Amino acid sequence: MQLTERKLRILQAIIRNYLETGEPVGSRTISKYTDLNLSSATIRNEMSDLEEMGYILQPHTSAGRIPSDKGYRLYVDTMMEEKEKELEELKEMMLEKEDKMDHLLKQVAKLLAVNTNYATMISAPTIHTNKIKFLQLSRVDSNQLLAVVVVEGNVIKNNIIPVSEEMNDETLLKLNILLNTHLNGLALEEINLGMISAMKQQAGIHSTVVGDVIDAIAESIKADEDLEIYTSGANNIFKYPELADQQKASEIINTFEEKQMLTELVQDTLADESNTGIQVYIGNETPIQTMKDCSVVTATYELGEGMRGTIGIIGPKRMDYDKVVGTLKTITHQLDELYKKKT
Amino acid sequence: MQLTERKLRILQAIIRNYLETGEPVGSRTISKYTDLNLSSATIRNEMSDLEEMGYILQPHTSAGRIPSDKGYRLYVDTMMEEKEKELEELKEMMLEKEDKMDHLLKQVAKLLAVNTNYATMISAPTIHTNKIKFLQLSRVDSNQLLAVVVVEGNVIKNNIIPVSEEMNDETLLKLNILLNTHLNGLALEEINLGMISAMKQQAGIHSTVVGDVIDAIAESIKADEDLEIYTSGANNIFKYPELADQQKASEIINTFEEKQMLTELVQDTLADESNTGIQVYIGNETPIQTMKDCSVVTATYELGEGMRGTIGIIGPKRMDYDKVVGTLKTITHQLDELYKKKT
DNA sequence: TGTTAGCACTCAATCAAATAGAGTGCTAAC
DNA sequence: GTTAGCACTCTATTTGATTGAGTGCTAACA
Repeated sequence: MQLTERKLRILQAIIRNYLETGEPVGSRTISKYTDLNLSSATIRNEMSDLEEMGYILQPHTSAGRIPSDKGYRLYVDTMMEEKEKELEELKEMMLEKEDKMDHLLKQVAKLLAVNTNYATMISAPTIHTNKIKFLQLSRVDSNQLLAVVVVEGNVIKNNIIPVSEEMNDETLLKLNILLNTHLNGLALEEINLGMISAMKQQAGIHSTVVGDVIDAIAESIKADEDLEIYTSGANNIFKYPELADQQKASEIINTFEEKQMLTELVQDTLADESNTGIQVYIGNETPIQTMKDCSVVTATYELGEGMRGTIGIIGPKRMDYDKVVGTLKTITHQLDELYKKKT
Repeated sequence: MQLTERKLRILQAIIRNYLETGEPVGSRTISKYTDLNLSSATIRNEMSDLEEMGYILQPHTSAGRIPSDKGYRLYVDTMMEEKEKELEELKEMMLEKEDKMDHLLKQVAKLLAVNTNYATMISAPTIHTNKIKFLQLSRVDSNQLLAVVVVEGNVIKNNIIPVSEEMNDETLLKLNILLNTHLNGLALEEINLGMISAMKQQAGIHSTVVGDVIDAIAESIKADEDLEIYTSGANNIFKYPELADQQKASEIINTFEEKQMLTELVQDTLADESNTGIQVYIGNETPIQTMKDCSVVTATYELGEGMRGTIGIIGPKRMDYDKVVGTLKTITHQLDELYKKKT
């Protein structure tokens, strides 16, 4: 069957209306609300076609129609006009730059949640090029060393290493020089066993310490490979009756709290290198099972030097896609600006 | 009116039963379930008295009775026998010691949540004696210094300081010695203006840097004075119908997510220096408004060197107080052990 | 004087039937 | 191709009746 211009407009009208009300929408409503000037009967015929084609469906006989996942998909792909929404407030807040990354991310999540009335999440950027920029051992007390590693992007890791042997200032200095000359500018993957044994040899009697230190460094760089995720506005789901029943709400809230499951979403988004920046998962398209009654919109942001993270907005299927996409674009853009300003 | 032994036993029976079922309990039930051998009529008389005295109340005429806040309070204060609950699993899990504090705390929160079926929270220990143990400046690149501060309890803070002037290795070394000799062993409050100006004078042309560095140190120590709170099991509230209606659930979930409000609870608990370790807030006794339909049990844990934090369990008023208190005691004890083992 | 049996009464919860209303599909007319 | 009209379907809402748990009170009992 042909998807005529008129059918498209009717479908559009149905979706728009359903987004607003959350109620199944009937032929009469469409006939009155649109400027198509068609009677409800005609609309009914068209709707019947649209249903046959799979774009809309009836929750039960003698109810109005609601968009199917396929319908939403069409809407998102073809009909969406990006709203020029006023996000000034948002920009301003972001510009009073918090220099602590996690604070910033928390704020972004919250801002988005308040602004959109959906639940939101944001993953901390994963550092792909984990290049060591600076490295230092210091003695905290007689049996503890402190290893500080700065990797590209000025991310600082530290680790306390227990040592058994006494070390004087001179040896420490030598060790520092040794480590820095060998490891500076390298990523974790580039440090191989050959280098390690070479360093151990040069360290002489302190080779055990070198081994411990390298282990500690490896551990501290790796440590938060399990990426941090910040969420906000989980309780927004209560605003949408179709998600707010106990069973579903409990599951969704749990997913948000556990965060673990959200990583799938992050992975999925980041994996798609080719993406234009914004991805929309409708209903069952989402990689997270518990969110099959939701829609999820994700965006990738980049902070230069290969640091990429994900922002996600989770809401009902009847999500205001226009607004969400617009907001996400603004946010990712802002993050970009912020990074530029900082460097 | 006298609160006779018999009345007490009836009250106890009512509360016990209500804790189990969550339903208002009637005279007949009490008459059958207890070994008091009293008819329902007698029980009714006694219940009538108990109601007059404020220990129980009726949701509506011709419903059974439920405990009032005052009733719960009496129960908690006098009648509770601590259950020797098997917490072996819990002990074991805690003993595979995560050495990262935040991971540990997250785990404890989760463990508690799963174990008790209530919502839980735990605040990171606040460091009261913020004594500087070790301090070091290093040059990351030509216009950035890295300041690392280790305070007592091996808590490490770092901060990147932009500097305008070129500094060679020697100056840096001098500065490090200067700072360490002056500031070592001091708490933030003990650093006064006199010392700062003395240091600046000794630093000569680098006095600006000293100023910047001290500011950075002050900032990094203070930074997370706004204490970190980890929560878990918020969705457990759905298990208790009396909390699970949309309005309440939404509020509670929000409180958990915002965390900000939970600090009140933490403050309140920590403030009471004299407390025996465990505090029970029933209904309106809680400092958090949104939790007025809940009960909150908090415990203070100590990690030596003046580091104290709070653990809280939030559930319905008909909480299994015995179990919760028992569990909390075990946990705080375990944390104590953990600390000892670590040092 | 304390305890109990019995009865009238109250009230929430449950169920079934009636009703309203939104919406569809079909047919015949335009 | 479009529309008006009507019969039909199904859900949601309302209403009224019923049930049952529970109370309070009174009179009888030990």
